[in-house]
Amino acid sequence: MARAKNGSSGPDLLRLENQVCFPLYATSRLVTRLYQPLLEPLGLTYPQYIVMMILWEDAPCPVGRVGERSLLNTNTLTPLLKRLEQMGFLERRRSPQDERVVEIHLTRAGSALRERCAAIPETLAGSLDFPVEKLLLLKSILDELSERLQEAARKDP
Amino acid sequence: MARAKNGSSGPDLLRLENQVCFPLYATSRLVTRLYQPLLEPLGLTYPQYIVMMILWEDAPCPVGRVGERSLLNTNTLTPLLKRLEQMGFLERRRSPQDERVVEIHLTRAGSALRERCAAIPETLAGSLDFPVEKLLLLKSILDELSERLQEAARKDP
DNA sequence: GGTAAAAATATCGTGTGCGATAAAATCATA
DNA sequence: TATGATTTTATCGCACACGATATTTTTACC
Repeated sequence: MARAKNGSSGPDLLRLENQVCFPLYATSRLVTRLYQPLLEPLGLTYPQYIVMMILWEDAPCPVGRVGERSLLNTNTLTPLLKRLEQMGFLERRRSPQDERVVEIHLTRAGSALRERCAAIPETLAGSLDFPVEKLLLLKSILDELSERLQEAARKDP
Repeated sequence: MARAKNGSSGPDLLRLENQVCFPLYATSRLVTRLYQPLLEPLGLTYPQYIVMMILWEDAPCPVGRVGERSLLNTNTLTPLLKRLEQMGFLERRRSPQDERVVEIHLTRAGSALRERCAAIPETLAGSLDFPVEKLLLLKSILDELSERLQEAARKDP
């Protein structure tokens, strides 16, 4: 076990190899890279793909709801949604009931894109070749941790 | 269990709740947000903090080595290192042996920053309030997955 | 020794991420 | 029914991320 340079006993928590957060950050980026060759032919980035998945479940729905589900703020989401609109996958329309909210509606092309993405999860899982039970365990821990982090964020600010 | 809209049996893998990659992506960003209030007083972003941790272990070392350890490409790393140089934490010097390589040297301020970061891991762990054994399990799965993803990336291109 | 390939950084363009702030519509309530 | 607070979205500025490409230096090898 690597020891501290800092005089205290115990492992040196500032070493990369003793951190949880770094592999989390690194793995997330590696996974995004893995998606890239599958999404690029469809003209999508990974965050755009996330948003489309939300819309396939929920559309039409307001921007705020997309933000809650994706955990993306409006300053990221608004330009991202405008790009998806430019590409013809969705339309942004002010709600007549409440002029503040912008409802996101899928176009025919946006709905149709779902079928073109249908094989992505299994293709990825196949090319990854990683035990499914470990992925499920990973997911369950991440879901808990994510929940805990969102609680913490709700309290703090 | 949520079923597919797409005609096939089994869970709908395009639903956010059935994905591993989304919680990975989301949790990574939530963690970065958690660091922000601790790093901002030091003038660091989270990726800069990662790079400083690498340098505290390895400096002086070439840019390429920082890239290998952080899994960041030069197009991200060069501007990031220039910012850290502007802040006075490091110096970028061409190696006399090989003029192609740029060696990163910590300044006194850069080394001293280590002490100002010493408490961050434990402060974070404290404010997170998440079982340590789950974090260790998470780390071990992420390390394996990360290794697997890097192998896949080495083969493919 | 000359030249093509390889290695190490840098640059460019596009698309996130996010803190801070602004703008517009709605709500609360005095 | 004003008017101040709240809600919802948009804008701005800066810092990543990364594919593609360029530049410089070294190496290979004929």
